[in-house]
Amino acid sequence: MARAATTSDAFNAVAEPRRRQILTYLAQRERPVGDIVIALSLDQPSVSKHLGVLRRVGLVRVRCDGRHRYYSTNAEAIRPLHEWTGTFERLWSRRLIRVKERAEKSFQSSESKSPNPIPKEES
Amino acid sequence: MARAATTSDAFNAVAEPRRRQILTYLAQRERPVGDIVIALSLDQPSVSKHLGVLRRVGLVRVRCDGRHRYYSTNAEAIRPLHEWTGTFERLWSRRLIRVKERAEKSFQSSESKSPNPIPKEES
DNA sequence: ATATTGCATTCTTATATGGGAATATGTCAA
DNA sequence: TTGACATATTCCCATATAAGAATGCAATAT
Repeated sequence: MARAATTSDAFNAVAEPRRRQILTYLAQRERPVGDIVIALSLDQPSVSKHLGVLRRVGLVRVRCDGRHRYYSTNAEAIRPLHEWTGTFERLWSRRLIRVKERAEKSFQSSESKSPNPIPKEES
Repeated sequence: MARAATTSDAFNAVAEPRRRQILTYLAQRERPVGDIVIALSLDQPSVSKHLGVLRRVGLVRVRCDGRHRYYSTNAEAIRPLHEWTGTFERLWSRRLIRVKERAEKSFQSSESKSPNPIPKEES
């Protein structure tokens, strides 16, 4: 099997730097494609294609008005990523605390040492 | 140009579902490769390759002991993703508030309407 | 010394890009 | 109608997988 499509989910769509820039830009307010082209110095077909990917995974919304198409970031779609990454938060925030803990205690709680099969998803 | 390498950064590395599962699994405690193979029902070469990607972008750490290699998640490397996604937090948390705001006020502040070039990075 | 165990690496292949160029589509203006 | 303007779509292509199979290799057990 090859790599999953960029349109398979938000994680894949957001892996592309340009698309992240676009999302950030469109977070301020909705913008027509032309503005993105100028603001990010990309050529129009590229922007349209990136927007296509973002749209398919629901990361952006479109509002048509005449020959203009106003895109805007749909933050809700980014939320799952924030939450998944957030599950590791305690690990990085505890780092400093651990140093202190080890200085005090020094016993090993022998938790389950078996490779207990993980649930279904990584969430 | 083709798609960026999965090893180019944490965003790309994490785009693969299996790698996310591995990170979640290794967040509990360090584990030898064999445990991951069993826990996630993947074949060993696959796991090794995924670990290779995760290692290159610093998402996991390795500790060698005899013929075993204990891998563990390095949460610090996930932090940037959490922070980037976090920049959109106000957008999704304000949704409910906006409904209320609109009900009260109903004026349009005409902010900058030009495609002001974006800084350098999307962070 | 040899077999076994625990992992990593190599090879192959079907598949999906992302950028550039060219073109198609749709809307508004004269 | 004709033309300009805003976007989308299609082609081509160099590149990078991810999974499966086979193999390499170091450490340990016998």
